[in-house]
Amino acid sequence: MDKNKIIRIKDIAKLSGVSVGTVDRVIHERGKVSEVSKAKVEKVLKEINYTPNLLAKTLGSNKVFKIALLAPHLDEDPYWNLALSALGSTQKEWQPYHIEILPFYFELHNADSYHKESERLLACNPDAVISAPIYLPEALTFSKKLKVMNIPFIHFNTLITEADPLAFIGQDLYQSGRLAASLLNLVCHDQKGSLATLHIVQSIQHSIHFQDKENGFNDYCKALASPQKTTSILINAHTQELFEASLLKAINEFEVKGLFIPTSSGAKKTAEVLRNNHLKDIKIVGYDLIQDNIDLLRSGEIEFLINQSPNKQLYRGVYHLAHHLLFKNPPPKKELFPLEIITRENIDSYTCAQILNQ
Amino acid sequence: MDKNKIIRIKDIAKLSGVSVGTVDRVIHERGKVSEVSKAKVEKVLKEINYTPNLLAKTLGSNKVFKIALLAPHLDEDPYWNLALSALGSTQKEWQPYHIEILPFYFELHNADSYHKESERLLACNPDAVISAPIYLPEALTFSKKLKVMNIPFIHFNTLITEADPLAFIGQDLYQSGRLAASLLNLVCHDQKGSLATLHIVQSIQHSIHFQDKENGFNDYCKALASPQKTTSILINAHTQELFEASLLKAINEFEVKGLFIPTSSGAKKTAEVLRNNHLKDIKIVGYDLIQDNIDLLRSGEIEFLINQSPNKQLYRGVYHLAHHLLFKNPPPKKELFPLEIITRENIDSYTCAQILNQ
DNA sequence: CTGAAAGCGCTAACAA
DNA sequence: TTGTTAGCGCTTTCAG
Repeated sequence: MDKNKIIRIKDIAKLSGVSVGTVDRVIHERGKVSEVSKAKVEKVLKEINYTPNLLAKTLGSNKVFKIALLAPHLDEDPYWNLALSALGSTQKEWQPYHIEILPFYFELHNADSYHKESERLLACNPDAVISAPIYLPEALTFSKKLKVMNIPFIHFNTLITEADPLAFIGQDLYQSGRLAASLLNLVCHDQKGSLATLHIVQSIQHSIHFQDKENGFNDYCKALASPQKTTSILINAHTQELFEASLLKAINEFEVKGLFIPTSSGAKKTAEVLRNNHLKDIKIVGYDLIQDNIDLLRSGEIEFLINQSPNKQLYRGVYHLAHHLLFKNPPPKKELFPLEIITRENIDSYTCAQILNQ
Repeated sequence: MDKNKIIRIKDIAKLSGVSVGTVDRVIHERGKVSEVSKAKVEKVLKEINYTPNLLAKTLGSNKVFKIALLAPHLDEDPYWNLALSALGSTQKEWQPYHIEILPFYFELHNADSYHKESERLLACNPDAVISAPIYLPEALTFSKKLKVMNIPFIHFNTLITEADPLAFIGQDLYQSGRLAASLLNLVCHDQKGSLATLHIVQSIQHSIHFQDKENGFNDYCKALASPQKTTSILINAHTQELFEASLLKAINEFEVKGLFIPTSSGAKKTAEVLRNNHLKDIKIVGYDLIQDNIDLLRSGEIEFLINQSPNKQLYRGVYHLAHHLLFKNPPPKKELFPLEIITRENIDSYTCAQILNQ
């Protein structure tokens, strides 16, 4: 009657007339077991419903799993600073489960540094890896090595399908661009003029990333009942003065009424130019809840932000790897985050939630 | 040098010159300990950074924690259906940590049933409770009982400050109303007419809930540079015909150009009326990702939805209770969820994420 | 009030 | 090839 009782390895051993050691060997296919004992154990296993106790398992095998993280150094860029802001609490959260997170930081604009850190990472022979594969060829080599070494890895932020990670965590960038377009059209409704995607060139590696967004943006505008003209502004300037001059020129040339800025850090520079030139009718849609952007949203200089939650991406990646290591739970191949729309009226609800949800 | 070593109770015992039993007593304040031993242990604890091993803890105390859930029956209402959709995976997630979630369902429109289920719940003497306190007096009585029995409880969805739960999980409804107003103003920009809050009376219990939203809505409109006229429509009709008649009358009377519908299920009925009467210039902002609303958003009959993520609310509530039981980690007194804006262009990213994030 | 010791269910090393 | 046993870190008796 009392079938609710939890079945232990010991029970299986008794039922099949062998020792716990043998049962363990059969279940985990380790060591040598005679055909006959194996059959006995498997017969019992088939009849009952055995679920191993994971607490006992990780406690017993006194093993600490190492998850290595490869990401840009947080001092260089507010976006990556935000992304890694959750690292401390994530480490703390998993520590009780014998899971360690070891960060390796590379220089954001230095593919060589990426490669070097990935080598250092491998040297600590981790049980799993989570990385932001922002350098395509280097990331591919790295992925191949991980495959060979049979180390599971998850990518976040940047999608590289060829690398075939255990999972990808990020957003649908094309759709993100469409969303931006819809928002910009909403606030620039009946004025005439064009909507521009503004690329501020810092380094090349991001190009694909941003191209997807721009495609979505343009496609949306093109498909409107009354199509909205779009344009693309590319500025490669090293000083704010040069930037300002180039931007103003483009704005005049294309009669820009709204700007789509696909980088998180571009909005500030842009807003400054608009402010200095009293162009407050030009609307901005930007990305991410970095402090500068939050301030600009509050002051009304940015209309909308789209939140990529890079911190949550990391958090979820670790979550999936941890479950993979502890429970052998395979994560979904792709986890696409919601495209969060941030305005003056809901920004507070996001900044406060960010603290609370770790 | 090797200070990375994990500190065990045994180590603390050795350092403070007492036994593990005594250390355990001090840490958990159980049993009797002399002042002097207590001081010794506490001194050591202050110096080192002890984090108990959760695995060993739950394995050692062969205890299963019971978290009881009190919520409306899911068959009656799509909102509550959504709220409880994450229950299964949440149960599975916590099972390995010896935490059981026992649901108790009451009838949504029956305060008496709420009371009865709360009694049944207490009879199973749970270690913690999470509930949606939608009946004010009954919830207060229930809360008092829990306090007396020293059972920690968390409220979600509905805020009752007087009940003083361990935590409240939900949204800032006033701000939510403001957000709705800002969105509705965005899409109804220069047309003239009024913006109306539509209350479809089903039962009384929700009134406060919705009043907060309406206040936020009205305050926002009033404070605009060019104030927007608002009005409040209250309909108590039992058939769709009666509802249609009342709604049309109100729309004409107040020259309504936009409708704010604070209930999740009201949008469908309303959209139907607008569709039948070719009033497609009247915009709707509604609540929650229930299927009807998703369809209406996609078809363009709803402009925006605000997502309350009732399923995540439940998930987080369980998370906090579990951590409270396992680690004695006190949750934040209030966890206010982000006010998520849903449009045609980001709805897919939400519906797919919902599955993946449990 | 305190310490010693026997578990919790599993792993892994060691004999046999 | 097998069975036995000593841990993993914590809880919970049970003597003293």
